[in-house]
Amino acid sequence: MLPKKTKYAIKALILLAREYKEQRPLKISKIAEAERIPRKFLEAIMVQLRNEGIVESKMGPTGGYTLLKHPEEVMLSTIIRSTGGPIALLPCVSLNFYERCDECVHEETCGLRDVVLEVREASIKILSKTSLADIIKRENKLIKKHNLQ
Amino acid sequence: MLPKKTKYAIKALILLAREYKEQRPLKISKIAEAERIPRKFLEAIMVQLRNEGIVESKMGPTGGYTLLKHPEEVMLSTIIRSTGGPIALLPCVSLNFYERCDECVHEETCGLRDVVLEVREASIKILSKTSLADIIKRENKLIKKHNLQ
DNA sequence: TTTGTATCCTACAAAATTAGTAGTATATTT
DNA sequence: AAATATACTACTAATTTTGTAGGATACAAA
Repeated sequence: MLPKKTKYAIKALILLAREYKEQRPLKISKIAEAERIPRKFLEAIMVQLRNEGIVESKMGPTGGYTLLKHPEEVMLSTIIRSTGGPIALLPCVSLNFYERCDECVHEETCGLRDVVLEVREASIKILSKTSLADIIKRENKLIKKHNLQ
Repeated sequence: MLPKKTKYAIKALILLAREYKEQRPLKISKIAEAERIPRKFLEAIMVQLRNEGIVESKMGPTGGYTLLKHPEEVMLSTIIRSTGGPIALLPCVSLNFYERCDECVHEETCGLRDVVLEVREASIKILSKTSLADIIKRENKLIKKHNLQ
């Protein structure tokens, strides 16, 4: 499962992506309120996203956060990794949180690892082709569909 | 990520599956030793697997655990669920650990949920078609491949 | 140049989850 | 009856997650 931290990060970035055309910084307090994220927690998350080069920050009044890249270029897989969310089901197939199974004698011949590797591949395939822009598109589509019924 | 509990369960069941033709109960101590799983911890896991109807236990000397179904019928997805391992990336798309996002206003129109739903589908597709027998087959194949090089 | 506002940074703390242990009861075979 | 294996109950320890508190720093506007 993804930690809340990762979910919050994605939610916040979706909001920034919606504001992207304006290119006006969004304040943490605004984001926290809109997405119902604990303010202080979001603060820490945003700093992390800045360190990862995903957003830009500006201090002082008129300050806040802006998306650094175009929403079509910010992939879900990138956000998940940047906030420490693991994608793989086991550490032995994780690219970013790799850890050898201490009980496995031969990692290369582990059948479970082989399957879990396949699952990771399938997941990453989806997550690395889905951008913030895609999520917004999906959202608009779902809203339309939902209103029709 | 899957908890160790789930990984240990799968490892233990693979061993039982390898022994399936014999239909002779395997003792916890043997399994724990072979797979390097803490003995007492494995004990608790095996009881859970028995309650879930995956294995059968027999007490006393000559006792131990036996697989209840044919290895081809025991699917990875079943083991994962039986031991409490979540497959989904978020609780709001989990079948067995469902939990509403408290910050989402409309679950049905959440774009992130929509993507994560797709990832879950892809993962389950693989995990629910892979049996213990399949894992053993993969293992044999990997060993052959590994020895040739 | 002061004041207000926003992010930045360090250091915690509470809560939840995971991983594992201890000890005893119960069943079964020899 | 003795030996051996699982079953059950009740903890404990460690780790991770999810936050919070409080002051430092940057910056714009009056």
